[in-house]
Amino acid sequence: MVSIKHIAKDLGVSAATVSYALSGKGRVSRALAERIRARAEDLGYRPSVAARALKTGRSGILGLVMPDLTNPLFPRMAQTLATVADSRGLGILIADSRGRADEQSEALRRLVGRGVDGVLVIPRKGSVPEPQPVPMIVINTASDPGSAVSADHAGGGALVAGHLAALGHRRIAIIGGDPVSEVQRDRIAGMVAALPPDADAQTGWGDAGIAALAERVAAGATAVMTTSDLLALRAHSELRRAGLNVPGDVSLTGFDDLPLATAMHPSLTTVAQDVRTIAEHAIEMITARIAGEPGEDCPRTVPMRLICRESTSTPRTNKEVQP
Amino acid sequence: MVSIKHIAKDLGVSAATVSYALSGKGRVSRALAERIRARAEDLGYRPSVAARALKTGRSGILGLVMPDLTNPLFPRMAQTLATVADSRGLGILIADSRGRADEQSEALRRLVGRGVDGVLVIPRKGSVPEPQPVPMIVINTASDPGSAVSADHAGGGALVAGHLAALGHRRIAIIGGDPVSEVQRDRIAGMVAALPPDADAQTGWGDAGIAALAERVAAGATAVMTTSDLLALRAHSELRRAGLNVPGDVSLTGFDDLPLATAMHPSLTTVAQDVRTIAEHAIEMITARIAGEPGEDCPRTVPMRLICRESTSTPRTNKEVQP
DNA sequence: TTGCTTCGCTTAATCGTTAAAGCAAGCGGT
DNA sequence: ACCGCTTGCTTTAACGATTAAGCGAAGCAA
Repeated sequence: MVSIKHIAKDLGVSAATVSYALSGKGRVSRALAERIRARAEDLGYRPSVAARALKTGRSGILGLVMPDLTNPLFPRMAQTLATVADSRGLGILIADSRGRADEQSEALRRLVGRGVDGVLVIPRKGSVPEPQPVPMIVINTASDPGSAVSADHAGGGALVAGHLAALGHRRIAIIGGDPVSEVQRDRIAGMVAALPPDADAQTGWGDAGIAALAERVAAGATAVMTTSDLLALRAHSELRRAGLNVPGDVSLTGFDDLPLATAMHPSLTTVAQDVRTIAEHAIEMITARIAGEPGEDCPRTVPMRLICRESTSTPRTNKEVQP
Repeated sequence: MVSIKHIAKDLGVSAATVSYALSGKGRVSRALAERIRARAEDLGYRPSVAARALKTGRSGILGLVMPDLTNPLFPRMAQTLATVADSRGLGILIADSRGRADEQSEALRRLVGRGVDGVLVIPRKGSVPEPQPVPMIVINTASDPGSAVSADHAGGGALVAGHLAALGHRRIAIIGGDPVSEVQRDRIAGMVAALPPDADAQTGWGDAGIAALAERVAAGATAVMTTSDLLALRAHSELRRAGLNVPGDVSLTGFDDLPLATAMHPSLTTVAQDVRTIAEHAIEMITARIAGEPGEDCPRTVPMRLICRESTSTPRTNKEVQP
């Protein structure tokens, strides 16, 4: 490995001068600085991150803690965060929390122990990450007071609900995955709030909720809103099993715009997060905090986007359906 | 931050002694070593990774380059690699290659520039990562000569093909995503090789292949094998659109055992990778190479596992189907 | 000429950890 | 009593980069 000293000896100057020339900080003559940069270039000099980290106390690495990665949205988040961080010269060290809350704390501690400059956390549903000795940015949802950046999950819920209401739906079944998840609760709260006063929406959870769907439709529901595309796929399977057509008999919506949303038939009307913008906010906020800037404390909320596909249409006209 | 020196001064010994005591390497009396460890413990001493990295030339960090993370399998791989690496005291720095081959090289260079001790690469389909100044382990498929660890994709293909053949299927349509992917080619090669001599299998690719499915079934195909669960879902949509029932009229198989495999109806017969074992091999091999051990060059192949669900059954008896 | 600045570079200290080498004390053998 | 060996600790010098401080030389003013 070629160090600053090699370049220095090579050009007969001191190591300090090389450092100054490369960083452009000290007082080095134009000519010499240019020679040094050229020499560094063709010697293939790469500064030692370890040495720099030791001296400056900054590793240039951010930690990222995510819950179990079974949710296909997280990887997209990770990828985008990595890309954005990279454009600022930062690296992303991942630690998975294996879905358990205690592992989340453990993962955080491991990251901090590795000398990261800050941590980004997408908390496990229903958990609150404990404070850390380095800046921490939580990406969750608006109703979580600790959350610094989030998609506007409630707004997203409002978008689908508004869309269905505009199509004429009034009796709507809502399917959530897990009531412990603030994200899902916000999505559902947004849905409910956006429905007109004469609408009737009831929420069911998980497999039990899905199993009850046919009955709900028989009772007059003309649309089903879910809090994730995977739930929508499950719901769709159940509806078909009951002989119900989407969107002919029932409209159906998902959340997250996963790849499966277009692979399904009918393709799924869903809501997409602006992952890029969220990542940018998160990185921006954490770099500001690391730099010790005041850092506006106000959490930022990024709007979601409705994607209308084939799974939603006007309500069926015949109120009764025969399974 | 409390350093080795604080502990040293605190106990009136030299820094070297503390280092020796904590690492258990030098000659330190039992009693003193115990006192030092206790003091370190309650002072909350955390060794500086930067300093250690500088001194030893090892950062304890591995780089991980993956293609676009839209494939839901990669995050699982990343998570498992992170877990396994962690158990060896290593961290994982991710860099996504944004799906482009040149970005893959760029990502590798960035990681190396960050001082990682080695890199793990799941190459973008059809690409060969260029050699790096640090140990590199490629996770791909057996037919790639550069691949060090891989799932036995051909074997997995053989499993599904054997399963269908055993059920009695002889005319089978195969759907691949992209012929440029070695993984998918191996999967298909394995399928074809495992079919009995009297069987007839033809491969179609991507959307065009899927669009032709109904025709293939009308021509006598009784089963469809795909190289991914997402393709299977697409194929299922197309088959249903043509009025064909799975598995009544046609059997259907996927690959990878994604969450959607159980969300579909019928649930999908598919093949799962042993991600954990692959990750363990990869980490084991790269640590060996980093340690400078001879490192057996033989690539390792990890068996896959067939998961039989509802989407496969015996072939239909009436040869002709009416769309 | 003296005094003051600015320029351009060097010296040296430092970050926290490691490890080779050194050194005093104690012990056993002859 | 003397030599050599082990034990238990210290001294010292790195690793590579950064940066405050120092120091000649040159430039300018008086």
